[in-house]
Amino acid sequence: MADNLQEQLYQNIRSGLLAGRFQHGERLKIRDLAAQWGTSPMPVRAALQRLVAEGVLEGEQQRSVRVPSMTRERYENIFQVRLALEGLAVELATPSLSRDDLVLLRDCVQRMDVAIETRQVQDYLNANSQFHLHLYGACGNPVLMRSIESLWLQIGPFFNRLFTGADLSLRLNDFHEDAFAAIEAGDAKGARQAMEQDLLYFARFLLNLLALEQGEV
Amino acid sequence: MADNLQEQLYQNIRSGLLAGRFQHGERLKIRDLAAQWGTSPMPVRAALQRLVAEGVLEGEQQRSVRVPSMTRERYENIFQVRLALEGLAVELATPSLSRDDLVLLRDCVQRMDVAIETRQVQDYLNANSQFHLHLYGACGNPVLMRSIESLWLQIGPFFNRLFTGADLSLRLNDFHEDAFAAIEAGDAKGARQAMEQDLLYFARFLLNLLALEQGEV
DNA sequence: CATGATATTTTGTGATCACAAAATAGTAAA
DNA sequence: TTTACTATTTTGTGATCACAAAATATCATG
Repeated sequence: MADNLQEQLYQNIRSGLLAGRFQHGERLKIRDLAAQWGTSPMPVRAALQRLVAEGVLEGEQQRSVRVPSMTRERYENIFQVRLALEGLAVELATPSLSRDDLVLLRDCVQRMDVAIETRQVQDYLNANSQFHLHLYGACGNPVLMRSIESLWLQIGPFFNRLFTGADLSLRLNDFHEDAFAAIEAGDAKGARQAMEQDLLYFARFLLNLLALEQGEV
Repeated sequence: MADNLQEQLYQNIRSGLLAGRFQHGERLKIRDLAAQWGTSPMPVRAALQRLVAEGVLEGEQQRSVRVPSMTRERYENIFQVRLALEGLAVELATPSLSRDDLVLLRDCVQRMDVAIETRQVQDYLNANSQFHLHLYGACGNPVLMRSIESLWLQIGPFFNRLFTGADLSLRLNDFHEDAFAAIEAGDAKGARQAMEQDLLYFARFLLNLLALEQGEV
């Protein structure tokens, strides 16, 4: 962690969002957060503005800052872009994966299997994000990687909250296994297709959870 | 323009970058800009931090802010992502273009023809960006649109500087005409292909200019 | 009791100041 | 003349304060 305050606060709020510790639609107030962390409003303001600029939070015109509320439409918009970018990343990454990368990816797949078996939702999510992000990270294109991370931050808050307490589908690891097989064989197009299937399946699973929640609430 | 200062400064610096008024690699100093605009350092700081967060400027670790220097590698990284996103945007936009949209796009193509004929580089660039961005804007996906604009901002500075004073290739409008024909016919895939060709041709043209400059300097 | 005007509080923005770290200039020794 | 150490200046960060606009509460009036 860096030595300046606003960077620390940024990381804190950011991880708080990814962990689902904020409600979507919730207002984040500068002085409240400042008091909570025992700092002046200044670095909090900077951290919030940064998150707004990155599209993670939304700023109501010149006014307060909110956690964006997730709608089906917004989710589908993000998903459309994810499919294009993450598909490209997989295709680029496949030929340049090292032996160590493959070991790590295989480990992630196994951990997801165990997590589904034992119904450890958080373990599954951790292994899943590590699998995806480590794979994409090998694409060798920092611009692409940055764009993907930005999208993950935008769905993260909503994502984690929905999953907490949900039942994991038994098929939530199938396409990872397909993708890994293709990657190991050096089949870039095949890996891309498998990962696209995974994203699609995952997205459908999440939309079901969303429908359930909205039906209940 | 909004009623708060940092928004105005943000827009000013941003348009300055797009117009190529800053050297790539140049350091932007808070107090200098503040003095230049007659404000306190505060809103300048916020505007710069926002541009860094958007990836338009780069912040050396906790230190000063620079206009990113453009390398061939960085250019190709950005181009790779542009191809994926702008291709997708064209495909999505084609079926939902109105009569008015088509009129505007045709006008842009004609203006580019005239600009190439009369060697008006700035006119060409204006019509070109309007053609692309208006077309993409019809894709109906704000997340996608935002990502594309972010990439344009990242190449913009470098872009405009290189073009200034360069000779326009006579073929710099060919693929726009192909794309327009496909769009008019409602052929989304065809429009996408034509626009991808355009991006490719344009990118090569720019890399030639870059090679020329680096050879001379 | 409902409704609209007014007063109070809350909240974001921008300025000024204090401080520490980095960059730069200046100086002395080899 | 070059190099290394020191002093000065520059620059970004964070705190406190002042202010205006928005949100909320209070109260009078129909």
